[in-house]
Amino acid sequence: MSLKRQRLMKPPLLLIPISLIQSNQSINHLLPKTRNPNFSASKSPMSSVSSQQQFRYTQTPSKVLHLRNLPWECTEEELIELGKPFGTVVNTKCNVGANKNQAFIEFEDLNQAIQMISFYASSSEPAQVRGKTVYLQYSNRQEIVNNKTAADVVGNVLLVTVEGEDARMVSIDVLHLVFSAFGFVHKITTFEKTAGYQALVQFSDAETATSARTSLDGRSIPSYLLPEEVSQCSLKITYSAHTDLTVKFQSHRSRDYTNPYLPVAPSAIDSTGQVIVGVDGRKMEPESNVLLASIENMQYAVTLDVLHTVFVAFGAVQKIAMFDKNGGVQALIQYPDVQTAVVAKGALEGHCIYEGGFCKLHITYSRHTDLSIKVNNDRSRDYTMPDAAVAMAPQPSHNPYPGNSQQYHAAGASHYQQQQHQQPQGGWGQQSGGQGHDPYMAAPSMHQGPGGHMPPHHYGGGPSGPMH
DNA sequence: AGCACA
Repeated sequence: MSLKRQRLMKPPLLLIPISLIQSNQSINHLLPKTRNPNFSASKSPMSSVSSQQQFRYTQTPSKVLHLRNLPWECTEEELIELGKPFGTVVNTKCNVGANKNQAFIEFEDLNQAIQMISFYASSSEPAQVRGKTVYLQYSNRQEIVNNKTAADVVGNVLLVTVEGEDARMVSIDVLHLVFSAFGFVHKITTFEKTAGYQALVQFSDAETATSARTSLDGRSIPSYLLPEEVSQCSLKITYSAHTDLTVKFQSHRSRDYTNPYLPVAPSAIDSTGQVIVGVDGRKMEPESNVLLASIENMQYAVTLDVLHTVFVAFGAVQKIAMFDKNGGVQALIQYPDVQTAVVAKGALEGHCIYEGGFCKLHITYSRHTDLSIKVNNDRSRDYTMPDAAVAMAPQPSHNPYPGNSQQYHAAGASHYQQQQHQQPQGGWGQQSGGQGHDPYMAAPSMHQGPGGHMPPHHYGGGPSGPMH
């Protein structure tokens, strides 16, 4: 009776799905008539159920269906699967509500939504996702609004927000290093928005981007990748709507690792050729002619001479000081100029001195500009001192680069050129452009160029590796 | 288990 009134009250009678009537009938079948002959919906203690049914009947059909009691973080794919038998799902919105267990699906056509409601209203099998019963009803809205933001659309470019007090201290190089663990990073741009310090990181494909996003979203950048005194920085990662970033110059704001010959931004170079511009025009992680190298996974002894051999490949090494810190070995390596240090850092950062992931270098710029070497010994050396060569005389037998140990020359640039041809020795040298085809090495004038085209496969240990 | 603000 009340049902009849409901129906009469609805002018667009034809829009009320027949199934609702069927639903009512099937509910009638289920009513405990035999046990409770006096049962009636209006008088029953189950009036709440009754009002629920009432609620359902008052729902105006919509091609949008509201689903609830979904399993946690139900995916769009699962929703589409659920709706597919009844029509074309043109839009979804999942993870709705505080518990993220509600969702909306929008059909192409109203009748398809009616079909789905009708079917499950009369079906003995409830709608299910992952074996969990899902409750369906017409949404009280006629379309899903703004379901997908760019952040939800899978793509090959990630929008990375660096969060933390010192977020701006995270250099583009560190970002490159972190994301390279998942695949070749084509381009990175950084910028400042209200959301804070952000970066767009472009991968070859959406799959790679997704693996990076999955592994890194919400994680913190390892502290050893950050300059000293920089507090925790975490990454929030979504997808970007971009598919191909435009990078005009290599700079501290943007890099194109697919094009190492791209000119360095004029604004990023001062009269001495030093890169001075940081993110947002500020000088971040100030470059220095002195590098701080920490050595991870030091399975083999890394001696002063080994370090000298490694770092002299990029230019004259003036001084080296080794010391123990945090249970590991660190070293300060002093070059005559910042450019050389930049080149060395870009080429060596994250790479291993020995094959097999042994003695991996993590390099930052030191605050020092001139080391004070009090004594030449096995931990510290001033190669600019006249007697340095004498002090260097005893060579450790395990020095893997015995032929290189006398390579120090006072000259700067000419020495740099010269070293390019002597450099390809040992494990890391094979990767760092030893064949001479490495455009980075071939073009020393690109002093701020990307460290990016060095294969990152010695870094990090893959997607599950570098982050903690 | 009951309607979304990204």
